[in-house]
Amino acid sequence: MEPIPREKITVASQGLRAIAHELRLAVLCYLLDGPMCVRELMTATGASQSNLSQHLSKMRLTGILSNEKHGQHVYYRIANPAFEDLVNALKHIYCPEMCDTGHLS
Amino acid sequence: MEPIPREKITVASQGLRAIAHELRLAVLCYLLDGPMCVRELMTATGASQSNLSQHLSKMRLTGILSNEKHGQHVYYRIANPAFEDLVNALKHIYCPEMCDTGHLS
DNA sequence: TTAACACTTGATTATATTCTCATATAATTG
DNA sequence: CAATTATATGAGAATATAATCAAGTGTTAA
Repeated sequence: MEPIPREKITVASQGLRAIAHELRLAVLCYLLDGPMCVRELMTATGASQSNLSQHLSKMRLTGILSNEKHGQHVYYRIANPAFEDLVNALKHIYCPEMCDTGHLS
Repeated sequence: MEPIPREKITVASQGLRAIAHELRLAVLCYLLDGPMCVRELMTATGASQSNLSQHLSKMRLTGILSNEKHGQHVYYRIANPAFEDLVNALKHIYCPEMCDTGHLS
C-alpha cells in the first residue's frame, strides 16, 4: 500500500515518546477516569512532587494535558482526545481483561 | 474505576519506548504490509545499514520483530500482533484519511 | 578461492532524558 | 502578617539512548 508520509511518522513518534514513560503513562491511565490534582496523582503514583510536576509540565507543553487551578489545587485533565484513544488502545492490548466491551478496529 | 496494575504499566511503557523512535516506527509501518529485507528497509527509510540493523536488532530482542534468512537477505516481519494493533491505532489517530474502514474501539 | 554483497556487532562519542535537591510562588489558615 | 500547604522551576548529576565508524561473519558467484 502507499507509504505513510514521513512527517506523520515524525509527529506520531513524538507523541509516542511523550507517553513512553512509566510515570507519564500511569498518570494518563488515572486521568482516563477524570481530572485529578497533583496531590492525588502523587499519592496514586508514588512519585515525588518535583518529579511528577516536571512530567506533568512536559505533557502540558506537548498538548496532551491541560490544567486548571482551583484554590490551592491544580487539576490536570487529558486535553487531547487522541491520547485517550492511544491509552485505550494500550489498555486493549495489555489489559484485555479490563476491556470487556469493545474490539480494536 | 479500578486502577491499572503497575506492572502492566511498566510493560506497556517498555513496549511504547521500543517503538517511540522515528526510524523504528517507520520500519513498523512498512512491515504492516508484509515482510521486507534489510536492504529494502534501507532504501525505504534512508537509514544507514548499521544504524538500521541496530534498531532492527533492538526490536527483535524486544520480541516485536522476527527475522528469517533467505539466501543473502534477511527478512524481517512483525512477530507480535500487539504491535500491529498499536501501529494501526496510531494510524487511526495520525492518518485517519488512510484508515477509511474501521473505528477505534 | 577470492571478491563482492548483505548484514551484524562492538566501541566510542554524541545527545537526550530523567531524577534529585534547593529554592520560588501562590493560596490558605491561624 | 507568619506559617503552612500545594505546586512549579532551575541547575546539576546520573543515566539512557542514538549515531557513527571500523571490523567481523556468512553467502553467493566469478
